[in-house]
Amino acid sequence: MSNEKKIPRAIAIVGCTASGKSALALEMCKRYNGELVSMDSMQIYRGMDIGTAKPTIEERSEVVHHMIDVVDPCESYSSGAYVEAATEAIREISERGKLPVLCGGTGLYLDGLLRGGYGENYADPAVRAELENFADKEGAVALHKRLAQVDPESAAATHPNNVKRVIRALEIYLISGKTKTELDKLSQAAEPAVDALVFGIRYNHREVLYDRIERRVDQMLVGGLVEETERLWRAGVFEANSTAAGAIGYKEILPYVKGYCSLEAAAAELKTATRRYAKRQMTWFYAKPYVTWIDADPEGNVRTFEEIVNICENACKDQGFLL
RNA sequence: GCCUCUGUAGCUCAGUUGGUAGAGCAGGGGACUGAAAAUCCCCGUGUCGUUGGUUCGAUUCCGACCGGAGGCA
Repeated sequence: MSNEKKIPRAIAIVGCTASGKSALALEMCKRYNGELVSMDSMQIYRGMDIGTAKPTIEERSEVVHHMIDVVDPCESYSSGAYVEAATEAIREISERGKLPVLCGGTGLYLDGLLRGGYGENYADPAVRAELENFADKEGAVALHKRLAQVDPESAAATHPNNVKRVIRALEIYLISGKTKTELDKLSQAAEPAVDALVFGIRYNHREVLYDRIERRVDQMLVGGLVEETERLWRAGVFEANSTAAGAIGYKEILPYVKGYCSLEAAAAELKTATRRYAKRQMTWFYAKPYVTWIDADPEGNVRTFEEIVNICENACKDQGFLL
């Protein structure tokens, strides 16, 4: 009796913003008795609905959604906390005989689930603050040198200017006495939280995707993004220097809300930021060997939603899922 | 009509005391293990408005012309 714990099976749908992954995931849930597990670092926050393109109340009444609205925007959250909670949610869904359908654009969250968690929690705001202080006073290079002394491997993999990452690696060492390199190896050997068949929606023609982004942003504006930003502003979300304050949508609209620029300028800024984010997501997911790609626009012909659902369905069946 | 300023990368502008040019933004590519919608790295040839002249050599100096801004009439 070696592996008495069975790893839950699931399907996962990834892709960049506005790729249409949520609609596909929702449809798969409806067809195959699934429950949706969000992998989105911003939909985690309550009150951030329009700007994060959160599923509507209707959608959430049709299909059970997990990992949405779990913390307040002023609280801090982490990928580790996510993986812990999502792992539990997936196990629980699976035990009830339902299909977990993971969906979202936060690649790190999916990676964590596929990798099997992070082990011990070696994070401490005080240590982090101390390291930030050191970086401010002594500079990024000096900080990087400190890391190079204890963990040359991760120092070599991290650019000195990437202070956040250097701090993180040092933080791990200062708290645990182990290097980030060592811990990474341990987590690589860990058992995954989920056995997922991962699909990615891909656009080969950038213009098609950019057009979708453009329309999506316009819809958010019509849907009340300005008002939502104002509400969050009054609630102090943007003063908290929180993770949520960095969400695309609010930080571009805020200058308009404050009267610093026109709505047109803010909207243009938001579209630009969204495009750049989409590109970063593509870079992330394209590098992942576990993604099975669904082309949304082969040869410039945009596939209908039905076609995409069918492709996904058939691929699942080929892999022995959804019998 | 006259005078002044101005015309350089998709945009905003540097610069070359004459040896064919560089920043920011935008754009493109990449990285990513408890902040990840974050953070970070790499990538700059463009008739230097057009056309004559001076010069070994002009985007740089001079003239004319064509845009743009302002001033005086």
